[in-house]
Order: sequence, then structure tokens, then C-alpha cells
Amino acid sequence: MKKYGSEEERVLAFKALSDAKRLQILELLKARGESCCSLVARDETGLCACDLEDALGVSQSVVSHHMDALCRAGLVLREKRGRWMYYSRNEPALARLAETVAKEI
Amino acid sequence: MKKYGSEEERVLAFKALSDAKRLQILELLKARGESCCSLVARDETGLCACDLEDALGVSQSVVSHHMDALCRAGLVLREKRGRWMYYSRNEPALARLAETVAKEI
DNA sequence: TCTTCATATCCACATTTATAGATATATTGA
DNA sequence: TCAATATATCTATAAATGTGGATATGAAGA
Repeated sequence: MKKYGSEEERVLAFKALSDAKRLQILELLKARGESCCSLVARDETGLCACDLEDALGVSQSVVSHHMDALCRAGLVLREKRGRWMYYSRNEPALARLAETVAKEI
Repeated sequence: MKKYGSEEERVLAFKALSDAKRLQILELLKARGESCCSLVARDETGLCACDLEDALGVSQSVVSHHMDALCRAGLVLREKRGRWMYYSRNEPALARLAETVAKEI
């Protein structure tokens, strides 16, 4: 299984995790929660940005920046469906990171 | 086994890991390397600050700050022996962190 | 087409972090 | 006691990051 190989990747991942709000976001994504604004089907996977905005109590641009950090680190996936951007955990990447911490840090 | 329980502890730990020089320091501590300035016994555990200063090519105060970050996060232990401060990996803490990433992030 | 809405990006500002030189503290050895 | 050494702390500065308001983009629906 491919690890978080380069030092640069690792730094990016740990940076993404070194913020309380972003840890909360990963937690929220784990629970998956209610669908966006009660407008979309309950069986959608992922959460849209406005869900996170409500849940975290921060401005829309802040959510967008945090999601960008998590996506750049590869820990979260983004997918546009209609006018919403859905975010979901990249479980394989999170598992590789855990493996890296266990074996190589 | 106790995990990295509080969010605050986790943030501190990830912040400590989100820097290339600090990752290198953990690597150097794993190898343990030569003893300080060839002045102390070869079977000493840990590395002193001046070893790290040489290995990383940064100023003394920078080493001190980085070690402070790693110690505050609990990932590294410091022990003063003579006029040298010896640093070593806190393996149980690193293992708990790996467990936390695997199970709770 | 026009309006509304969701989100990314831009901009400005505040806070945090990294860095290095200078100084202080403490230990060792002469 | 004094000089040398190792390291922490102080100070200043530069760089990175977090934040939120404003604007731009793009999709949906009337």
C-alpha cells in the first residue's frame, strides 16, 4: 500500500490536521449528517459547504479555505453535484496516513 | 491505552509534525546518531541540541524552539545531563498518536 | 433571459509562527 | 573564582495562516 511518501505530502497532511475546525470537519464528514439545507435527498453521500458553515458557525469563505486545505492535503474529496459542492472523507488516504504515522514517524 | 484525547492535544501534536525540520528531527532521534560533539559516551541515549544544530544547519535558537514545540506536544522527551540537554523520542506517545489517527480521525 | 443561490476567489487585516542575533542562566573545568 | 560552553529566553522582523466582507463564477429555476 502506498504511504504518504514525500516529506512535503506529510507536512501538508499534518498542517491540514493541525486546526481544531478542520478536525471537527473530518468528524462531521464521518457522521455525514443531514443533507444540505434539507433540499437534497437524505441518501446523498458527503456534506455540502453550507452544512459545514452552519455546523461550525464560521463564514462561507472560511469554510471554503478550510476545505481547500483538506483537499490539497488529499484527506478530503470534493465533487460538484448541481450547484452544491459535496465533500467526503478520502478514507484510503486517511488510512495511509495512519499507517505512515505508525511505521515511519 | 490512553489516546490523544482532547482536541487541543491533537492540534498541538499535528502542529508539531507539520514542519519538515521537525520531521527530520524525529528521524534523527530515531537513528540516534553520534554522540554530542564526540565528547560524551557513545552509548548515551538521545541527541543533544548541538548535534541537531549541526545536522539541520540552523541556528541554535531555532533548534531550541523546534525542540520546545516537540516537547510541548509530548512527542519528545528532554533530560538534562551535565551541561547538555538530551532529547529522545517519546515512543509511547507516538504510538498513541498513531492509534488516534487510525481510530479517531 | 433574468434572478437566485452556492461556492470560489480577492482583498485587507489580525494573529501566529519561523528565524536569527543578543543576552541570561547554569554547568564544567582550570 | 574565573573562563568556556550549552542551551533557554528575549527581542525584532519576516513570513505564513486564519478570518470575514466583497466580488466573481456558474448552475438552477422562473
